Amino acid sequence: MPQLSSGGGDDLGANDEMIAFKDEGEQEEKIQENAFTERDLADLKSSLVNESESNSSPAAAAADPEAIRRVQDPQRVYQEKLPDHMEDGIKHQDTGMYKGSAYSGYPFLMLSDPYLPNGSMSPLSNKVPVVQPSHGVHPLTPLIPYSNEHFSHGSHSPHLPADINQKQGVHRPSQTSDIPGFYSLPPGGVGQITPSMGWFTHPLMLSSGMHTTGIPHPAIVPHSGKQEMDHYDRSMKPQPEPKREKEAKKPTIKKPLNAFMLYMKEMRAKVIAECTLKESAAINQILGRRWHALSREEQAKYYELARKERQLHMQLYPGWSARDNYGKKKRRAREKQQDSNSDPASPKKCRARFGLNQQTDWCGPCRACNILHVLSRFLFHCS
DNA sequence: CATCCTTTGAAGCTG
DNA sequence: CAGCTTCAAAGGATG
Repeated sequence: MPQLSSGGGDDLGANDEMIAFKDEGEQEEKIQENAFTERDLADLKSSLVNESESNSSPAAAAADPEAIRRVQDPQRVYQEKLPDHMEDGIKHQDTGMYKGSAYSGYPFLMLSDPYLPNGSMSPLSNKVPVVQPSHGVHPLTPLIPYSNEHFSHGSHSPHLPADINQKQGVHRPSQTSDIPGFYSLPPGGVGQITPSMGWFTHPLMLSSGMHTTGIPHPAIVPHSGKQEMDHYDRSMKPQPEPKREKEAKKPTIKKPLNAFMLYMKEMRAKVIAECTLKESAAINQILGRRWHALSREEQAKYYELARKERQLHMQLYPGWSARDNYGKKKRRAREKQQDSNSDPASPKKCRARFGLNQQTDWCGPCRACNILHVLSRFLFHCS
């Protein structure tokens, strides 16, 4: 799998042998994608059974060397899948970054516009993101990682009402005001892509009460529930300041999305639209294959986006670390299980608690003995 | 209602 | 430091 150093995708475009992938018109892309999807689907559907039987074990997977080769040589997959008549066209791909549909709506590309001297729009500005908003996804944010609050620079913001800023209770570093500088991108890099400012003046945004710089921030979710973009809409509306308790619950700052996640987020709706599948697990399998089939240049775009995402995230939340959320999910599940087992801390305590012989008896409920719990139940009837 | 599934990549943790 | 684990998104399926 092509790996670009997270250090910055410096080797972007270094691979000439890679087959370029869709920088053309929507139509050709559609055809390509459809063909791709059909094969993906057929592939997936036929392989889902096989994979469930074989993929899980390396030995079984070895039984399908072709599959392995496909995985190990994604470019080959792509070449195989790509009809000959298409190759000519796509080999002219402009490798310029962030062209085409994939990035027309990406927040990073939009960011600098509000700070443009005259707010001028780029030639891409009217481009509507090709990704249809999926259910539950904010219509404006197929790839928008940060909410307006992150771009509302407090008093620096020339547009945003201050009350919006103060509601979330999320630490917002004052230096976010230098974000525009952050987006002064190096020549030849991402910065070449003129931000598509059409996003900021999109009627949807205005009608939803969002500021022209308003970008919902999926990285922040309230502690209680699943992330819902509705939340952002609601949170935008000026509400009579509710209970104090809400303030106490600090929103969770989520990890920045990695390259593949960004790719998934963008392509999911497409895949769903092109096939009848709705199950995310299946969709993700397709997306995983497509990801491997992407040219290195295409992937590089996403690696670069992810890098920018991380940088922006760092700027917005200097103190944040992935450690903050580490173990939150699984730990909760584990703790639940342990609670239900009323797992004592140590075998000694456990044995004492259950009146067992400290030398000879297993303590079934004890974590230390847990591995042997099943056996012990038979041997010692320890409960 | 919570968790699983499924993917890749980044980051944290562990020995 | 290598290798393992967890979490990011998504939404249907499942317990």
